[in-house]
Amino acid sequence: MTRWLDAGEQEVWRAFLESHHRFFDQIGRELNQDCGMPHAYYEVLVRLSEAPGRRLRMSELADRSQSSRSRLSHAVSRLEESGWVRRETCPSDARGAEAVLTDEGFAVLESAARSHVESVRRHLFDQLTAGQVRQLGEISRAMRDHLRSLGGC
Amino acid sequence: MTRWLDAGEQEVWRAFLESHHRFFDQIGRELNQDCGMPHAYYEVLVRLSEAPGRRLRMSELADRSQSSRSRLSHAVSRLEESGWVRRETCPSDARGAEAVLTDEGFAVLESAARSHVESVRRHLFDQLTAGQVRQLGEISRAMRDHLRSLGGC
DNA sequence: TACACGATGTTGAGAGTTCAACAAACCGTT
DNA sequence: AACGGTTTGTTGAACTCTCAACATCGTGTA
Repeated sequence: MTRWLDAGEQEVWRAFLESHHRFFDQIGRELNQDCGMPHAYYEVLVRLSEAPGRRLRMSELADRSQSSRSRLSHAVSRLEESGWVRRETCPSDARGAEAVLTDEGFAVLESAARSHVESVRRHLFDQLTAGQVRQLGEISRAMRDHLRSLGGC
Repeated sequence: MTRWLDAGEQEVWRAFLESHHRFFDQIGRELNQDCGMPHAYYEVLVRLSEAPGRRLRMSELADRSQSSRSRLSHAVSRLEESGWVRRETCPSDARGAEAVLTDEGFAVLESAARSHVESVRRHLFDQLTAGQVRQLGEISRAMRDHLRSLGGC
């Protein structure tokens, strides 16, 4: 028995869908124009920059950047060609590989972060009241916790 | 002068980002497993099914399905190969092309819609209170209206 | 030690998206 | 009618992502 959406739910769903499409399109386009990098790659650099020694095991980095192992492997290959990340073999585990953020990568990230934060503020936080921001936080956490429990990524 | 995010905003932003990633990954994966179709293509079929005569000009269809003209052109080519959509030349405008939903396409859409709605309900509406759904609607509309004013897509 | 099982990371092929370039047809003006 | 500028839709190349297959190495067990 399909539980269809009523008219109100339909409207929420469509607004949700359109706003997300437009938002991430816009964010991604601006990031790409300013720094020639898709958002997924930016995420990788961010997570690396936050790790001690600016280095992480590939699988740990994949988890933190919401990426599959395969996707990360391709991404790091591309980031290596740009000179922003390099691979090193893991001393404690011969299977392992570590991704290390280079100085050049850190510099690129610093400049990318400025314009990116500006985008996020313009298109998200500036459009909402303080109460809506709080609500959005709770809504996002509820969805996130549910989806984490499905054990993806 | 970069307006950085404070700690609270950071947390909202990260939860928003992660929930978005996980949600659309999940929705897309389920849709793909059930009906061998990415979400963008599903959107195309939906918009066509809602149009009078189940047909639309390509550019109109692109607007309604949040797609670029190029993307839609590729998408319709693929949907044509599946036999779910066909192209017809536009009588009033010799440049134009119309996309028409075939009977087979309509049947596929009907069955896809069942499982897709179920996904959306499970991963979105079932996770939120009625108040949160209302809030999400207002938040989404605010973002959508702002982003529409930028004139993309 | 030897074996099965699980985890890590990479690879290649196929599919989807983006971007710029392009042909064709419409529109307004002269 | 002819011209320039605009709109429509397509194309091909480059890029990213997904998925399955794979080689490699760790871990527990007999």
